[in-house]
Amino acid sequence: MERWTALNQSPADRRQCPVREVLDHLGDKWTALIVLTLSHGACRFSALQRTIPDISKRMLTQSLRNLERDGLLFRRVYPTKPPAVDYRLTPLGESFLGQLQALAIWAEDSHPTIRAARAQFDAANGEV
Amino acid sequence: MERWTALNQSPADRRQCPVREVLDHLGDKWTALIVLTLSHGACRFSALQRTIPDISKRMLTQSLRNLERDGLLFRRVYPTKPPAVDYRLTPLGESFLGQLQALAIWAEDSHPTIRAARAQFDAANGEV
DNA sequence: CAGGATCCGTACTGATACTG
DNA sequence: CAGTATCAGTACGGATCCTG
Repeated sequence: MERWTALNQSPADRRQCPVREVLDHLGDKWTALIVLTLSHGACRFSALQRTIPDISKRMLTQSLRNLERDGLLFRRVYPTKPPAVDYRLTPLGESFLGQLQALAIWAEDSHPTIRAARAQFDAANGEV
Repeated sequence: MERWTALNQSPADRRQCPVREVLDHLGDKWTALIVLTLSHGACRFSALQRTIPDISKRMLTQSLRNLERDGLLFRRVYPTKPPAVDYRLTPLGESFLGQLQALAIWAEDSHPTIRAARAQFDAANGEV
């Protein structure tokens, strides 16, 4: 199964690679948190900000825009006096959430192994 | 299933979260490429460099070190006249590869949907 | 309340030159 | 061949101020 061979194309083609796009998304440092937060259901801007304490307004806005652009979440605006907005996952967003959860489970399961390897590596290479 | 609630802990605790660690890894921009390249078997430093054209020696070295430290790959040195080194996935690395492949498949499957959403979003918001 | 605009420091990255 | 060291550019992320 060589579906990701496109990963190693020339630099010019790299941007075309769907896998790169997804990976770049995950690298966004916040998108994953947002998607996981929205797994509980729709959420308002300020609520998201409270749930993810150390994200700035700027980054939250930007990340939400990217996710909306890619069709991973809906943005609903209620034209009330002080405007209210909430975000919820689209079906595509939910399927992405599934991937994230699989990754999260792998991460938790592998964490002890990784920590052990890290400790051993540091012990071997740390003291010169 | 709330195994990743630790994601939204206070900033200080954030570093403890295994999911964050994995995600940060993926954000490394190169680690995924390297792991996927090594899925074919052991590979030498220069071969990796050839397979991933637009990676600098510096980043390749750094990424390899991180992966080695986390126990995702072995580094073998052959003490020949011009030193030879090759890298191969550990069992942990292989299991990580599995996650990556699942993600790759999702990415490819979802790519058309994402592209469509993106086009629609740009059409709606692009022209002011 | 939601978010756009701007400024600015830091951290990541690449290119180059050097070593064993 | 397989790195290490140094330097410089960029782009990311945060803080602050401003708008509808």
